[in-house]
Amino acid sequence: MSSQPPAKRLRSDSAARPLQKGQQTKAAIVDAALGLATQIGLEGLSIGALAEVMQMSKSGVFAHFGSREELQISVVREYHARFEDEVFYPAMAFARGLPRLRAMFDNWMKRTSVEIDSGCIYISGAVQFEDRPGPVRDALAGSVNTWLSAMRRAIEMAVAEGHLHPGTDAAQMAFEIHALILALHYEARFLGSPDSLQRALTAFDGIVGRFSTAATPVPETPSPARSRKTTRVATQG
Amino acid sequence: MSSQPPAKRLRSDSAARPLQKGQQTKAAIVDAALGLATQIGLEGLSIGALAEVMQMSKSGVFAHFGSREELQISVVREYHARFEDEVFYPAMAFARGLPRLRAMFDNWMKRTSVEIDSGCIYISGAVQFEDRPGPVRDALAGSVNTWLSAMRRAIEMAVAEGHLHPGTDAAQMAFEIHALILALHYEARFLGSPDSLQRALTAFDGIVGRFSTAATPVPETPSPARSRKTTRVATQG
DNA sequence: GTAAAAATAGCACGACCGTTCGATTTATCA
DNA sequence: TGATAAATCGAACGGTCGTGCTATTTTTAC
Repeated sequence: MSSQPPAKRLRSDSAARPLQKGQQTKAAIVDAALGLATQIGLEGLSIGALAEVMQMSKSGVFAHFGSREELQISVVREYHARFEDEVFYPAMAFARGLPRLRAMFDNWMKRTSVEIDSGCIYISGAVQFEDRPGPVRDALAGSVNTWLSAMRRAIEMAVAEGHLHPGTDAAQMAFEIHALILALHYEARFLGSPDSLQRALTAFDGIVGRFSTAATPVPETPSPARSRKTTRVATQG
Repeated sequence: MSSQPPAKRLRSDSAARPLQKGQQTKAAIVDAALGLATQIGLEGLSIGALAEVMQMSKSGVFAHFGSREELQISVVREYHARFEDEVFYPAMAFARGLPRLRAMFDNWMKRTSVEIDSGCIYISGAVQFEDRPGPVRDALAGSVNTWLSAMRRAIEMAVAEGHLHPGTDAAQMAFEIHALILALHYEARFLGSPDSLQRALTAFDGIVGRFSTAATPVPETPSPARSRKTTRVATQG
């Protein structure tokens, strides 16, 4: 705490020079590990395979983390950071209430539609660590809970703004939205159903309609095209 | 095809005498394997661990299947059979339309609420085999697709019976119901949220309400207790 | 340039994995 | 009961895994 190493002085060019060679390769390793983990899951991540990708020796990779568990945790942290950068922060630029909530869902969907090909460690990790207590599971669950809490807060704001019914149960609505992402992943990635993306969008409108204060007459024929500009996700960013 | 072994003649007591000693222990092995696979997933299933549970030698267990893959397929088939017996067939006793659809969902929920403690190989298997083509993946996907098709058929019957809107997209509604089960599993089993069961029930009513022909005025305050007898799942069987 | 420090490589260990094969026990049936 | 077939065992093989050690190379700091 008090023994800041004085050797940390800057050299010449920039203020911090944050990346000693070690940190730099460590970041590259984590990046490669993230790529592997999204496909095979955190549990399938092996140091040998990672070393091969990095063209390094196993021990060279290993030395950066000290244990496989620490490597997995680093991957979870990196994934969390990227998720926030891609999904959470851009949505904060939208007006509080329904616009922001929609933006959060749209960004989430956009990321998920990419992950249909690659995979999502929040989902594979949940399966692989649901019976395995420990720091990896804690990191995963903490990260997911952070995001779900943000969703709930956005919903509560939409209630406060008068966009959603006053009695709206934010946790209930967040549960239903979360469910859509999980089903999209399952049916598109595992079963290969091509229409899943549109299904999730349609369902989101249904959920919002159920909780919304806007006039939502019961449609005679519930059509997917009711209030959906089908290009919304693609055009949002 | 034409060389039915004539040694299959019956002996004395009953018609078939289906269980030579081998088939008997094989069934016991599959049963134990199913117990292990639900917890650790099909991919975590190891012959060594299975042999220990069975108090047999590794090679003794192995000989019944010839390969690990065949063992996994046997487990999937057994799981499929039990799922049908617990969820599908009992619901067939209900009247076509909404009653049967509700029974299917209720049975599904009942099973899922048990699997919150044990696990579900349709979910863990999806994660573990989504990038691994082969007979195990095919068995899994085929089994899931069979069930989802049954759900869609039940929905279409409910439309035909006039219980749901004529324009109802059965695949859409099945997608949304499937999503609830996945979210229940995720939030209850992984995150440990205690209210997830009630959340899924509430959401199901919301979905049915959106597609139903029954009078469903937009509720001022969408209350979970609206049309829900909270003991429905428990009392159905 | 040189000495200290950090990063990386090489190698080996023990553990577990699925699988093979020959020996041995157990069940089956005339 | 005795012959035959089925079931099970025991030991071993090649492989991958995470990890711990000791060299060696590369980077850093003066």
